[in-house]
Amino acid sequence: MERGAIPTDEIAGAVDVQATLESGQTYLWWRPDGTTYETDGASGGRAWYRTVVDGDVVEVRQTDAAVEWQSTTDADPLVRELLGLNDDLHEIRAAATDDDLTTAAWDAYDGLRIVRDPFFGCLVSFICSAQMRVERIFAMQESLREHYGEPIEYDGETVHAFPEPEALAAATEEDLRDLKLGYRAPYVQRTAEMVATGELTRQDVEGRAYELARETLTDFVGVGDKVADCVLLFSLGYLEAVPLDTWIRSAIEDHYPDCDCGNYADTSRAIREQLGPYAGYTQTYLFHYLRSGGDE
DNA sequence: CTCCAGGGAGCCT
DNA sequence: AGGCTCCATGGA
Repeated sequence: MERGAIPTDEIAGAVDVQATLESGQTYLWWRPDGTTYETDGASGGRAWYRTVVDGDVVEVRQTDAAVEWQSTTDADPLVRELLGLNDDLHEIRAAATDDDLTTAAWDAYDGLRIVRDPFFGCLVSFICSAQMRVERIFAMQESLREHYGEPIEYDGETVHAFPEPEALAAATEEDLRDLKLGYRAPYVQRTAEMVATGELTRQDVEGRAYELARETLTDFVGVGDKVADCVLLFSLGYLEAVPLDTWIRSAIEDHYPDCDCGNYADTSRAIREQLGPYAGYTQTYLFHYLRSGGDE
């Protein structure tokens, strides 16, 4: 076990680990103490969070002056990458719109950062997110890990990684329906198969211009424009991507009505122009703020 | 009981 | 391209 701490004064802007990992942008981290996000209890935002990346267990928690980590490897650069600690939040916020709603959302969760989830886990978890509540999306990923993820011995317990593409490709639709994935079961199986066989992979997406990258991602089964935007934003670092979900569509209707152009592509362009070059950052603040009841 | 949740596929025009 | 309809599951 290796440990370390990333001092907050090395990071450009504020850091809020809890807001980052509990805002519904990633479903690949969980609390090893078993407490759920809704029944926060005594953690006070200082709970440990755990994930597995490339076979290494990584845990983080926030303290007064640092982001602490412990891991099976030297995870310092990895933690900075996964939690978006390399993003200059001063610059990003300065580039955002400053209307009342956006300002309120940024003030409420200053320090929330865009994560960089591993590609396959991000892809699968957002395929699962279709017409599903945030709490249940977490439960579905946990179930996938427990049934199809590689076990890793860590600190006297067995931790399961997110399943490899090959493992989910080898599952049947019926197997995945048994895990309560519902109609998403064949989508997950087929997309896993596409990644496992090399029919379509992240290499076909990253590096491409934003709109072409989004279009390419929709070739995966169960991936439309919205899920594609989630993968671009929460895994591949396209900070301009704005997933047009029910919450942001409602915000557009109420606060940016001129941006509603009917179809996805045109509305996307309009809201990206409205929210600025890091539109995805502001989108994620708005999503978390609105979903937490901040606009009431 | 009905309604809805970080939508997408298939089919129709 | 745009507009249906159906799709599983579980909590309110």
